[in-house]
Amino acid sequence: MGNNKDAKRDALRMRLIEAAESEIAEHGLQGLKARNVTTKAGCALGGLYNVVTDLDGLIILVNSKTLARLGDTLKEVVPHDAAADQAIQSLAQAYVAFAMAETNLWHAVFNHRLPENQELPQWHQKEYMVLIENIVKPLHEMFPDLVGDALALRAQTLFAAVHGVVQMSLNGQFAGSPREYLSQEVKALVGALVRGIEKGRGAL
Amino acid sequence: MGNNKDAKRDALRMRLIEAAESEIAEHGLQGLKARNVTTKAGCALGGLYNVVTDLDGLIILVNSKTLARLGDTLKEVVPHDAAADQAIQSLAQAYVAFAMAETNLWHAVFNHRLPENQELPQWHQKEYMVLIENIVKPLHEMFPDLVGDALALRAQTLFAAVHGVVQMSLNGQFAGSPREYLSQEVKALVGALVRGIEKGRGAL
DNA sequence: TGTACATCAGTGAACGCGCGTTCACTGATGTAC
DNA sequence: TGTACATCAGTGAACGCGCGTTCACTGATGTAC
Repeated sequence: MGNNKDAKRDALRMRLIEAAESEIAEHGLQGLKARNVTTKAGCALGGLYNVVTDLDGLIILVNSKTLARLGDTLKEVVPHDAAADQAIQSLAQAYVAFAMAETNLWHAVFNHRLPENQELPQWHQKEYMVLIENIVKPLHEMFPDLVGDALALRAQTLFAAVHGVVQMSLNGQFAGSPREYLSQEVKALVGALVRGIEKGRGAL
Repeated sequence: MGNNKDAKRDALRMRLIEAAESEIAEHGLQGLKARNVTTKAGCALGGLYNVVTDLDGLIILVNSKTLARLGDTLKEVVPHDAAADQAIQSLAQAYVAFAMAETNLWHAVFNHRLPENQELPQWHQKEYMVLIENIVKPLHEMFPDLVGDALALRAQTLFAAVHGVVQMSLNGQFAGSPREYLSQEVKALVGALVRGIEKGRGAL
């Protein structure tokens, strides 16, 4: 029985996610309104709450999809036989490309905040690891002494540095490169970092 | 005549700025409410609008103060005879220290957004240059071929990288170092960068 | 196959709230004579 | 020094709006017999 109903439920949830995705892509996270998503998904305003806890819950589902896509992109981009420094450069450039192509969705991943004293669900927190995962191996190759938590931490830092440059630029802030230079600047940044890491083996 | 009145106006504006500053410092940018600031400053709700255009206008004044303080800090921190790489390290560490000590105010400087299609006033935009100014000279020393716009751009990128690491950490996000490690991570990052820049002279 | 009944997805008007901003009013401050 | 008048800072109740969320209702879908 209810199976048919469940299927409809799932179908509606899917449509809502897609609608939210396209609303965010077009108007940014702030531009996402319950009325617009539901209209776009073809259900009544209240329908949203039958299928998803919250508007926040819906955003989390969209961010989850975005992270998955980004994760796939990053996984594919580095050739199996790539040198470590090349791998890191490729990852950084792929990240830049993704952020530039999907600025609003990418932005939502980092700027969605739950109301005070609510936490992101565990399953979703874990999804953010795709940002780091692919860096760990090449970083370790370049820096064999670095292992375990320290390695993970350094990978985070490397990511955060690149992310910072991208964010400043795409926000169009003071201290942000004009978009046209972003890729080149990230390349220079990562290049210097990689050379510095090699030079500093064991030191640091 | 009105001189006396002007003085009172200025005094009130001052009290409002200070009240806003302390509200933001305590409750974050989102926690700043017109009613609370005015109460704290000892005037009526409407009084705010006699003295300042907007709540946004008030925030800009607070950010202006914060940037000035940060600018002073950065200017003082680097000894006149410091080597270029040491200068950059000092600047980065001072930035980390400032952001950690005044997280909410620092955060406001980067996360305040005006309503769609309004721009920050020119005089205030310029104030953001303190973030970059001090980096330019040592960076040029390390990298003499780099001049003019390209130099400024690279300085921005360097800043943005450090800023990214700090922001991730202080936001307490995935991919953010725990606060205790922030200083050390920035040091490692900048260290690698600086070595990489030296090694790469002329290349890049 | 048909009828009565139960369930529950789907609906959208109405609620509620937070909050920035306005505005008609008042009273203190200053000016004119 | 005193009186009448003008100005305008200061006030806070009320306005207005955006918007997420609820909830009483309905009608389609499925079950029982």
